[in-house]
Amino acid sequence: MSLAHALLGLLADHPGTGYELRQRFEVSLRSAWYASHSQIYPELARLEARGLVEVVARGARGSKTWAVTDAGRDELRRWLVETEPNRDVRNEPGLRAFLVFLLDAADRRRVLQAELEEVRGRLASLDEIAARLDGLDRPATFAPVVDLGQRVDAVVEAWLREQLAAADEG
Amino acid sequence: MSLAHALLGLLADHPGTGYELRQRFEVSLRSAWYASHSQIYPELARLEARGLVEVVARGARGSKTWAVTDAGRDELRRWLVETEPNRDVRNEPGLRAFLVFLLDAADRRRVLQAELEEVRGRLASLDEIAARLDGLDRPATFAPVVDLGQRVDAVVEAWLREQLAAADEG
DNA sequence: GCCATCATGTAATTAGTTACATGATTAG
DNA sequence: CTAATCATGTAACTAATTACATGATGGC
Repeated sequence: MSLAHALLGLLADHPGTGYELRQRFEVSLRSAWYASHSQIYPELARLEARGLVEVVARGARGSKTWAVTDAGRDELRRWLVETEPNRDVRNEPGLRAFLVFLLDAADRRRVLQAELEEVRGRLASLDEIAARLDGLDRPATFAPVVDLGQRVDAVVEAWLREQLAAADEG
Repeated sequence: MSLAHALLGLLADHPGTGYELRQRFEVSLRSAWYASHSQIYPELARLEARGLVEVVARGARGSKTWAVTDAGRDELRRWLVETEPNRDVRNEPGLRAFLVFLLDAADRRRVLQAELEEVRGRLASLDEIAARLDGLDRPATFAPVVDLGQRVDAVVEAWLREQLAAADEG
């Protein structure tokens, strides 16, 4: 179960509330993992019971700021270095990339075009993020992964353009 | 739930048994979706109840060959053309790509090196698959997706080499 | 005062994993 | 004859989604 380690990693980068962690899943970690608040809150409680995270501050509205403990850092390191990654893939856009070739040319064009727009939008926001990170004094921890995202999406964009061209003439 | 549509798509390409579908999840569809037999058999039964697939042959060892019905083809098309892809991502190697930057240089090198070997192995088998598809008379339905996989993995391989070099000097 | 956002939780359901269970066929 | 592979299922458990539920704070 990787949610636990995603949370440990986010908190190892810097402490935060459950609410704020959910936002980080939506922005920085978006391309790798996602979790909703109804999964995050119970998981933080379980991690606390295992001594891997702790509440370091309580603020307004009953908010709790969580931080990773030394045991949590150990567990994160152990997981990254000593365990085999689970490579089972479940990626709906990827599945659709396969299945789109079962459609006739007109339908295929529609689906590919929509996907092209999606990827271009994502590239635009990755460019923004990269520019923002470039402006910082210290390099951000996750900056190289933004770079990887840009390169992968550039490849996907080119592929979509080619498949669209093929659907247009074919 | 995309498992249903993955099965409809595989059967739309050509009919097969549950056992054989599981193998297709492991080879052709590997980079996009995975499902175990304990998920496939009940799902085929549910799809049959909905009239989207049917048994077209019974063979040795109680095997059933399934095929997609017209209603199943309609449902597959409807899903591909008319529904928004679910873009929630849960990708453990992707998550690890983020978290690896929280490790010290020595640990990071270890993890990146292991990943580099993994990607190179995958690239080698994609090359084999591409060569095999090239030898066929008719182009295979899913050939363009193999091409996409090769391009994406090439980008990932280059990125891993760069991050390894950075960890070596840093 | 009111609306957006912050902030946290639980319950019911569905999806997916791991373990249990069985047996037929075929190649060597 | 025997081991590998083909072939199908169910049960118990864990993970994830969707829906329900509540309330505080801060800016305007």
